Amino acid sequence: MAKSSNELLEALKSAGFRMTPQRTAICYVLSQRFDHPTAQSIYEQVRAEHPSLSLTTVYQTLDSLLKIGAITSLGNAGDDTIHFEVNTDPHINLACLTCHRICDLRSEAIHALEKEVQQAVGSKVLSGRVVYYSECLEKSNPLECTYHPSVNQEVVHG
Amino acid sequence: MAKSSNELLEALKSAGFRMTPQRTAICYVLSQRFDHPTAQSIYEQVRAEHPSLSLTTVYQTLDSLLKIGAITSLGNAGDDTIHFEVNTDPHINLACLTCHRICDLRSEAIHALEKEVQQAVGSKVLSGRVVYYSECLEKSNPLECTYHPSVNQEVVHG
DNA sequence: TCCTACCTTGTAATGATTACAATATAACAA
DNA sequence: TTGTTATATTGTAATCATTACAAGGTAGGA
Repeated sequence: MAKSSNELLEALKSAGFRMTPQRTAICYVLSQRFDHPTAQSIYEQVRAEHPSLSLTTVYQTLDSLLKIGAITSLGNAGDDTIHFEVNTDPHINLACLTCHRICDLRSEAIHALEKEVQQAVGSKVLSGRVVYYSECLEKSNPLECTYHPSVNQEVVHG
Repeated sequence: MAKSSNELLEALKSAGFRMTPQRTAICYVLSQRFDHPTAQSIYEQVRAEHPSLSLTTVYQTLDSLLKIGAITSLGNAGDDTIHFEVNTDPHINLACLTCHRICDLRSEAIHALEKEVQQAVGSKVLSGRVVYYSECLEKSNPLECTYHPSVNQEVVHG
């Protein structure tokens, strides 16, 4: 379940960050995307509405959201760009090394796993990433690159 | 449990890679390190014995080991460099965003989690990374940066 | 010993991310 | 509303890990 635009904005606001049109737009785009976007892809999408937007602002806003834990970073997916995760509910991520898309896999075990982490580290856990790498069914054709039906296919577009 | 130098070399050999002094040295260093080294740190260590070693060779060898699954990549630990994992037994990694060291946490739940991944993706899982980010006990002093005693402290030097 | 495909090396290129300085503006108070 | 100030945004320039490339070297089989 991704966060709403308002949840992201409220998180920034209550952490002392100012409301700006750029941040509002970035949070809106984040909330509407069910994939695992990169800074560049956010930039391009927001720029369609806010032509003056700077890429630096996107990086800075994502960094702020990261710092307050509103989003997390999944690292790269075989490409060399950082993918972000808006859905911070515990789950497994499956990254395809061919098409560089990441999709979500619901997991029972992850709750026990996070409990283990909490017990070992205490309250200081800032964020986590659980990513497994593989190849989708169709190596040759990224457009058909997809996982087994048990995987949450709605989010296979990042 | 880290791999022995021979295990790494044999893995390369049986995958069709040639034995070279450089690869032997790199595998040896990898097997002796219980932290989560970066390409640069491997380079510096091997270079002490093999002054002609090139950084490119280190990257190339690590890439070969990655491709055959003998090691895995954990991504970065708050710094901007990739950390590698020689111990491919399923476990949780804890990365400190202050001192950039990663240590291992034994986990029961991870076995169930990997089973979930296998069921969803089939045999095509290439590698995984389970990393949680936090701060060690002593933020201000990296030398004392350490986790709760339940965490495997032997490997806290990467 | 010879051959050839594969390796290593050094250097140059790449490209995502960050640093920086000048300008603009959100938020608060009067 | 207006003024003030700390914070945000922008554009450009710098950073730096990683990769590409080409020339020379070598492992391993014939």
